[in-house]
Amino acid sequence: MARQREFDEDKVLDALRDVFWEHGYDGTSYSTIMAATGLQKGSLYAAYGDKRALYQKALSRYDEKQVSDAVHMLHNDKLTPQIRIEILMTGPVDAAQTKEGRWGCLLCNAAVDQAPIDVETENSVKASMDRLKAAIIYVVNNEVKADHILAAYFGARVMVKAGFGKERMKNIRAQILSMI
Amino acid sequence: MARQREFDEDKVLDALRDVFWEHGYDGTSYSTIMAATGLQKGSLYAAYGDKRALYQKALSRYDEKQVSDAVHMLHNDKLTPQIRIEILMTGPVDAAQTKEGRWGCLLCNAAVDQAPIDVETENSVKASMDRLKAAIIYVVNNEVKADHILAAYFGARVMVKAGFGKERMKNIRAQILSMI
DNA sequence: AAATTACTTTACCAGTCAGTCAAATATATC
DNA sequence: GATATATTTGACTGACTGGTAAAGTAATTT
Repeated sequence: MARQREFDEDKVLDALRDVFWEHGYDGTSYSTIMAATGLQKGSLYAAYGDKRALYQKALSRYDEKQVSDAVHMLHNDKLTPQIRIEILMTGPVDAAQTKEGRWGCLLCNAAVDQAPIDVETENSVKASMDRLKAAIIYVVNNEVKADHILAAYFGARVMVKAGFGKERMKNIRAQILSMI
Repeated sequence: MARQREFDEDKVLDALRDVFWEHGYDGTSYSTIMAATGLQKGSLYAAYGDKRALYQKALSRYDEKQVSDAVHMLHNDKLTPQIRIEILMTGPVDAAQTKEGRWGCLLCNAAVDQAPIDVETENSVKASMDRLKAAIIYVVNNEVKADHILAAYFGARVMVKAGFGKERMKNIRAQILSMI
């Protein structure tokens, strides 16, 4: 062992996730990444690799935090199935009212802008989406319904990015709830 | 009048739409655009303006063709409401089986990658999405349901981009049809 | 045919991109 | 304190970015 790292790994990973979440892969340059993480290019390369690798780290971080949070909530048997799906679908409603909500869902963003041209991204995104799906199946006990809820959820996230307001998201939530 | 244009305006607009549809705004460079349209940079600037303007032309073209086609189909009273929604939701099913299907829906793509940072894109996307919504309301006669169908449709398109296959899209379609 | 007009081509610009590398710095061990 | 090891820094590279503008070309008008 010699000189030790000066940066906080957790904060750097959060910053990486946030910056790709907000700006997408192509929209994020090294100058943006350096500003967000506080690290210089060389340090980023030494610690994690090239830009693709940084993006993968961001996707992993999102899976470990955001996706896991949702999965845990869906497994909370103290809540009724109705309530759990309501909480899930309230995500887009709340997102329509905040600046960060406009970032959308990193899974959707990655699916749209990188999955078709990068197999690793495709695999990461599909794996996270399937974790969500499995958790929804745990709640509604029906695979067809689960795929459908997932689609409505992602669609809502896209519509928030498009700029639609919370009333529209409430409509989507209401219809989903009337169905389970 | 003097020298006349050598290129076919319709073909150029189709090429513009396709190239932004497939690669997104950031993923499309002038070299790509030049190859796709067969025009040189100077001609593109003279005819349409800067890259943002080209993107707007692509969005307009998509609205005039793809969105209009869907709207007309939804207004076809010779078909039952069920059948019309089925045709709409079969779009993603078919898309999951072709290379171009992986391009997704240009409205979703634009919503995700440009709407949050470009007001003109936001306005175009919202307008097209609302045209679709109005047509769906015409079919199902219910605004809440229309928002929900729209969301499921966009979500399905995103899931196709993520790489999921037609069976998953059939699930989404089935659930929507069981609901109207 | 000459002059005018508009479109097309191409060389060019400054800025930014992702990525590299050697020098500088700081810690741990001997 | 000296040496070895690891991290950090920032200048640098070559390729590519969007955008411009002058030169070249073709068609219409007079």
